[in-house]
This record gives sequence, C-alpha cells and structure tokens, in this order.
Amino acid sequence: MKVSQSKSKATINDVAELAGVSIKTVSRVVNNEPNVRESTREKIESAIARLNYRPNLSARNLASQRSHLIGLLYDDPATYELPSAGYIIELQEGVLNACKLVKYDLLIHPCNYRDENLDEELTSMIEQRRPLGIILAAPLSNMPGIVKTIEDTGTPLVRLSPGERCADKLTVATNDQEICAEMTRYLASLGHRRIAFITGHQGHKAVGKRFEGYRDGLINTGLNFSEQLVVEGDNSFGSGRHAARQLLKNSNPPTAIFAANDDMAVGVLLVAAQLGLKVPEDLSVAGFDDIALARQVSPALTTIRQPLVRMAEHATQMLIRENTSGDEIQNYEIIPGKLQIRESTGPVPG
Amino acid sequence: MKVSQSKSKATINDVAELAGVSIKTVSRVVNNEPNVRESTREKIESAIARLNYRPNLSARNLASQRSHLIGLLYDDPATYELPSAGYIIELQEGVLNACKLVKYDLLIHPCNYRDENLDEELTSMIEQRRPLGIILAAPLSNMPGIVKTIEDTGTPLVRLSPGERCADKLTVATNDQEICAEMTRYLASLGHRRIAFITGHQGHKAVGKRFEGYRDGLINTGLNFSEQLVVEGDNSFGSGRHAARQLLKNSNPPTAIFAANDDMAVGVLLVAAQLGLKVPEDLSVAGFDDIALARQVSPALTTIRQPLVRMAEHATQMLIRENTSGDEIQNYEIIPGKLQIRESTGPVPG
DNA sequence: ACGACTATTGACAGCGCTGTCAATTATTCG
DNA sequence: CGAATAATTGACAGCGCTGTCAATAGTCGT
Repeated sequence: MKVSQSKSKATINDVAELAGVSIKTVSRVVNNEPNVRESTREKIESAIARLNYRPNLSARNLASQRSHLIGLLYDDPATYELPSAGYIIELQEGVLNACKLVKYDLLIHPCNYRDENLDEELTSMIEQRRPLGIILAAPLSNMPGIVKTIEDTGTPLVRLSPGERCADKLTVATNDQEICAEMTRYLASLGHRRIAFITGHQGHKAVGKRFEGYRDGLINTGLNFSEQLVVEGDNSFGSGRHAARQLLKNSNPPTAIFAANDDMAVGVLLVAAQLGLKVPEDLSVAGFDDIALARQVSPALTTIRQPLVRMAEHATQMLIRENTSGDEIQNYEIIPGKLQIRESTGPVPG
Repeated sequence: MKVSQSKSKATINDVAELAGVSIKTVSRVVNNEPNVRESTREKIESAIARLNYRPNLSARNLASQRSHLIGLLYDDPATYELPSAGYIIELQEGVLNACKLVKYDLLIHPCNYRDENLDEELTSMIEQRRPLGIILAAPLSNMPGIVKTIEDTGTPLVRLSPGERCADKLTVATNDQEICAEMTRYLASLGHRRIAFITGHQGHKAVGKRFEGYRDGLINTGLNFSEQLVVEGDNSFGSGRHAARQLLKNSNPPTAIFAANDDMAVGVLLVAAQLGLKVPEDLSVAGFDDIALARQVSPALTTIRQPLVRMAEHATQMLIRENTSGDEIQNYEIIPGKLQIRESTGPVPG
C-alpha cells in the first residue's frame, strides 16, 4: 500500500519545482492572473494535474487576508415548528450556486432573534470567521438592531426582502406588492367579486406588502375593500385552516381566497375539502411562494413563484462583486415573482 | 470617527504585548492548555477582553494542520421537488449544535448522486477543505460508490441510517424496523385487522426496514400479511395520495393505513377527506418522521418521531472524538425513534 | 540550604500561500 | 539595430498562529 504517496499533499512548492518555475508563477496560474505566457501556463497546469495539487485554503486565506466565505443568516427554524425549511433550503441553494463558480464557501448561521446575546454572538462569529459578506434573510432583514450589529463590524451586507428600500444598503427583493395586485386582478377577471385575503406573519414586512398588493388589485378592478374579507394569519398551515373556517362560515362567504403564503393556502384547501366545497368549482384558492407542496396537492395550487434561489444567487454575486471589482454596483435589485396558474382557481360559481 | 481602532483586528501579538507574556502563552490560554499559572491566565484573559481579541481561524488551521470543519453531505434537494427540506434542516441543526460547543464549522455539500462527476467533485472538495470528518446522510449513506470515494480520501466518515450495519464503519441509525413493528402492534391493539402499508422510496434502504417492521408487527399480533394491503410509494405527497386512492377503492378496504413517511400519510389524509371518510372514525392513518406538518394538519397525524437532530449531533460528536481523544469509540449507535400518538388513529370502526 | 524535580514560560521555525517590487526577458518603434 | 516599453517571472517577506524544545522559575525533600 503506497497510500502515503497520495496522502502527503502536494504543495505549491512541489508544483513549482516540477514545472521548473517559481511558486509565485504557480500562484498566478492557480488564481487565473494575467501575464503568464501560454507555454508556462501549460507546463504548470500539467504539473498540477500530475501531482493532483489542490491549493490549501487556510494558507490562501491567511496570506490574502480574506476569507472567501459568504455568511448566510436566517431565523433559526428550530425555534419555531420548522416552518420554513423549504425557504432556507432554497436560499442555501442559491448562495451555493453562486459560490461554486468562484470557489467561495458558504457559512450558514441560523439565529434566534429573541436571544438577547444575539449581538455578541453575531459579532463574535463575524470577527472570527471574517466572511467577505453577509446575506441577511427575511424577517431578520427588517430588524434594525441586527442590521446595525452587522454593519458595525464593517462587513458588507445584503438584505433579502426587507420590506422597504433603503438607499445606502444593498438589497434584493421581489415585487410582492405588484405581483399580488396582479393575482387579485386575475381573480377578479375570473368574475370573482368577493375575494378574501389571509394576511401573513406580523414581523415580516415583505409579507405585509402582499396585503397592500391585494388592496391595490381590488382598487384597480373597481372592487370594494371589505374588512370582513380579511383575516389575520401567521404564515402557518394551522392559521390558514383557522382563517378559512372563519371566512367560510360567513353568511355571504367569499368565492375566492387569496392567502399570503402557500402553507396557509393549503390549509384553506383542507378546510374546503372538509366542508364539502369543491375547488375550484365552489371556491378558488391562491397562495404565494410556490412551495413543493403547492404542486403536489390536489387540486394543484395556483400561486406566485417567489424566486428565492435567484434572489440568493444575486445577493451572493453582489457581495462578490463588491469585493472584487471596485466598481459601483447597483445596490437594489428586484427579482420579479411570477403567477403560477394551476388548478385551484377558476371562474366564479354560478 | 475612530472606527479604525475597532477595525484593525488585535492579533495574538497585541495580546501578548499587553499582558507582558509571550505569544505562546497566550496561545495556551486561548486553547485551554494546561500548565499556565492562574495569575498569568487572568492577566491574559483580561488583555483578551480589553482588546476584544478573536483568534484568526485561518492562521490556526494552517499552523495546526487541521481544519476544524465537519462536512455534511446529503442528496441535493434541488434535483427533486424539494421533498426533504425539513430532513436536511434538522440534520444541519444537529451538526451545528455539536459544532458550536467545540468551535467547529459546518461545511454543507448537497450532491447529486446521478452526477457522473460526483467522485471527482467530492474528492476535490475533501482535499481542498480537508474536513476533519464527513457525515453522510441517507440515502447517500447506502451507496457503496460514494462511501468508497470518501473512504479513499482517508477522511473519517459517519454514515447516517445506511440501512445495514457494517463492523468497520462509523454509523448512526434509528430503530426503523422495531419502532414500525411497535406502531403496527399499536394499530392492531386498537382492533384493526386490515392494516395497510405504503412503502417508501426504493433507493432508501432504511426506509425499506420500515416495511419489514410492519410485517414483524403483523406477525407479532397474529395478523396475516396480505399483498393486497401493500402499495408502493416513493416518499412523495403525491404518491401517498395515489396509494390511498388505490387502497380505498378496494371492495374490502383497510381500516388503518400506515405510510412509510409523513408526506405520504398527509396525502392519505387528503384523499380521505375528499372521499368523505372521517379520520379516525372511519379510517386510522399513521406516518413516520414527525415533520412539522404532522402537527398542523387536522386531525393531527399519529407518527413516529425520527430523532434526526440527535442523530446528527451524535454523529458529529463521534467525529470530534475520533479526532481528539485517541480512544476507541463505539462505532455503531442506535438512537431510538418514538411513537407520537395523536388524533389520526383510533379504534376500529363498528 | 542545595540538588532534583516539576511547573511554567518563551524563542523560533515553520504551515502554504499571496503581495510587493525588483529583475529579467520579449516586443516595438524610430 | 538600439533604446524604450511592455510582458513575464522570481525573491522575499510576511499573514497569525501552533509545535518543538530549550530556558527559567518554583517546589520539595533531606
């Protein structure tokens, strides 16, 4: 067993020696720096291949004084009932996609905003790992205390869906309000006059925009807004069920229910089934997010696709660009959502 | 603005100077090494606090020649329809918990086992980041090719729920088979004689054990096993719906349905509602995993709690111990699941 | 009080890489 | 063709920490 051979890692020195150049030139090739003659590049690349050389990231980080890490902060799902696992997984996927291209690493950090030591915890994590930048997911992104703590460390920060724009902060969001207006107009175009809305979790400002979009949509189509048709939810499946029961026991119930997220919309679907209401014949239901479940329920849920993966990708690219090119970058980006019309919505009954 | 002061990070040298000792002694204190006089330790600790010193991890890793990283590999949810986001989030939570205590970092790596470059991708990632150890989640943990690729790098490996034991490999699992037998006995104890089972995804050996447990349970209670009562599923909500329809259209339908995971069980619940069957009065339904949704549906789902967080914690601790203490460690650990009796199961009708 | 310990501390050489800047070529142009 | 310019390469000094091993300071027993 000559494992030892493959075990003892080749270093940049070995490559330099084999290729007959200085380590600095090897470094140039490895980092795709310009000003290396094509012939030397080839020599070095073949030496790298032959030795199966992989640069040591710790050494690189230490020498270059930067970490090649992107931090992703989100509300710790463990403190809830794991509500938003899909949300987090999609964010991670987006960041990972963007990182892969440039060989950065992802550092994930679930955190509990109710924890009073959070400031210290974050500062400590940032100062120790020194990520190149941080992506702050909603709803943390609209908590001024957290934003400030991170900004105080001097680390570049991108906020995801913070609910409001801010000129001097990097932000990526989706067009919650506009797209919800569009969904509402779509429902109205099917003939619905009584369109109900189930609002989302309070702490989540971007989700609040969805409600505003709903109202915009009503206004656009000349429908009246009625408090009777709005019930408060908290983004959970259970609250969707509760809200649906409340809306449907009404003497003059809505013919369409638009929920601020899919979990609640699926709750509505369940209640409808229990009450013997056919969807979409008797009731139209729409959600927001396009979670996996939305495609699996029956009837499949009409919803709005929130482009989380692309938002996270974009946020990551913002950070990378901020670190590499010195150019001014666009600091506010809207990645639009998209209506996904499926089976749960249809013409108004009768 | 004297930001600069807080910006320029204190190094071990600054601490040593302020405390009037050598950097080596500071290093000892930071790493909790023995043989430091109490009085000097205090001096150094106060200097650390005053300068707000945080050790630089890259430097530490480089000098000590080890990475302090734990790698977590799992099947990339992006390639499916994001089925198992909750599963992954719980695994991450467990690893993170264990890492926090010892200041290790988590490196996540979703991977697609259908990708033919996976070997190269994994080898490259391992050689580059050099994690102290790797945790391989099911179903990857029962794919010999992947296991071998990782073992070939010489990195310690813990397999999660690989479906079978193997003497020379570190493994953490739950008692799928036994606990499913228990669930089956529980259903039988409610008077059910026709208990159906919906099997899980093929590639997932541990999930296969659940089916065996179901059969064991039937045998234990003297019930006959009937192929009529077994339908194949693939772990998805949709396949649960499909299986339920198949089972319930039967002329002599089951009075209880036990699904190999919760997603499918929730599918059963939906179909029951659509067919006008009351749960648990007309039909009992049980699942496996205890996902968040299980507690939110109505009736709340009776299921088996798979202790994923604790499994991941334990796996991480195994790796850490393997790296620090040289002692032989127990290389196979079963963390038992637990029945969660809720509202979806009840006495047999009539 | 003195040698033989043991406990505590420090000097120094890297770990493997990048940044700086100087040295060495190639290339261009009058 | 030579000087000027540009392209390519390399020498070397760290980055901030840990490991090794030698130096120093305490402690104990007699």
